Amino acid sequence: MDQKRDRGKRGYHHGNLREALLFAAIGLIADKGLQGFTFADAARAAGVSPAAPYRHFADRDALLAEIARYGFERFADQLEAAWDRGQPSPFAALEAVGQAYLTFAREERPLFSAMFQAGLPDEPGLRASADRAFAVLQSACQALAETLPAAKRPPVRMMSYHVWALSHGVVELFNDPTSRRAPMEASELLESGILIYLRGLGLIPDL
Amino acid sequence: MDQKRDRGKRGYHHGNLREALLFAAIGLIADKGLQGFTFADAARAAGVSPAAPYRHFADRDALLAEIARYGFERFADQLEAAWDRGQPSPFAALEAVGQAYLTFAREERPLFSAMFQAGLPDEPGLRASADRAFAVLQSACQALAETLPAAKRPPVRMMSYHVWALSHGVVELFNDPTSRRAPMEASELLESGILIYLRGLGLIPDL
DNA sequence: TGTACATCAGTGAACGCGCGTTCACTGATGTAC
DNA sequence: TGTACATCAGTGAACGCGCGTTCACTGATGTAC
Repeated sequence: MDQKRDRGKRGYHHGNLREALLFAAIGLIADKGLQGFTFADAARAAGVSPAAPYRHFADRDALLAEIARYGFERFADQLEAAWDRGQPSPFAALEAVGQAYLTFAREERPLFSAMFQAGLPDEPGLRASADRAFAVLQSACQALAETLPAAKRPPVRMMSYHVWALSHGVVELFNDPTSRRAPMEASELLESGILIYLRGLGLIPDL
Repeated sequence: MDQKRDRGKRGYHHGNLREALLFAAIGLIADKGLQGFTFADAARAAGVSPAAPYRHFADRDALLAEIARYGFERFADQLEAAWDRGQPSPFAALEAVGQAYLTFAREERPLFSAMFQAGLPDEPGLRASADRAFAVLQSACQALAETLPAAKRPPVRMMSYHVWALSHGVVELFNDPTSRRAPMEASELLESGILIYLRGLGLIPDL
């Protein structure tokens, strides 16, 4: 709640305002949505004067970009953990990465929206973090593709984009917890979709 | 540009302000994005006083909802035209529907963002129009599924959601004309994705 | 065909509000000697 | 160990702006007779 008290208030100087603003803004996005928060709001929530944020961020967009960057880093971490270097099998690991995609979108909604819905400019730092997340997905596809003889392997890049797009589409259309239309669970939908897709590539393991 | 002049200005009374506001708002979204337009902006662009829109819409969200509804209707029309009742073949027709999805998102960006990115409440009128669009996709899947003997047919609803999610994901991630990452053409990516998916279902026609 | 009247769509001035941003400032911190 | 000073982070008051919304109004339209 009150970041000022939580994170080592040292009197006049906040001590850790940059981070406090980040978390305050994330909280505001969670409560009121991406559009429902302002630069002044963030200052208020962090318990500082409206001029204070300017010491750390040029403007609202710079703050949002930092949230997005942080989000992509966490996203990459979680996808990586799900992949677990292809354990117990490349197939199971890829399915786990897909599920981690959904889980992240659901549990880190403010980060996810800053990452994908904020329409931020394509700035290099942000891009690098996003690429790191994508690289995990690509590794997972690579490992699975390599279970086939080289001649039969699909192009890994294309395969990764397919899995990414399917996961992302499932998130955007069916992962809403307030569920406008939840005819099937999003996770089942993604799992079956990937399964069918992999069968189409001749990649289904013998279950 | 100046709706007032285009659409039968009749002097003091605008004559067609409701529609003029809609198109003015769509133009503003095209120029400045979903967030970059205000109720007052729309009035200004339609050439009327800031109080005039209140005769036709309760607030900005009501106007946006109307744009989204209109968008879903056009979307449904275009998907339907692409499907063309399954001509020349159920397979080709489904691929055409997928491409129409991309085309619509690209060419009617303001409508598409009002439809999917505005975060509008799930109001019945809007829902009905959205369902109409989805029904087209479902018909296309149905027709294709029926090329298989009944015992081998996949659940059509699930199949439709998969195709929808894949199409939507490709749009969100790769269809941006300003192309943050366009490693492959979005249309190729979607086409190949659907193809592989259908092969996974045993639905690939003998080409 | 003309007149009186009700209805309705749009006017324009006004308001309160909160935002983004600036500014000279002040209190705290760190460092040189 | 103590003092002087530079640096820096946050203050708080102020500003101009444009938004959403309201209000009494007025000009145009349609209809009854």
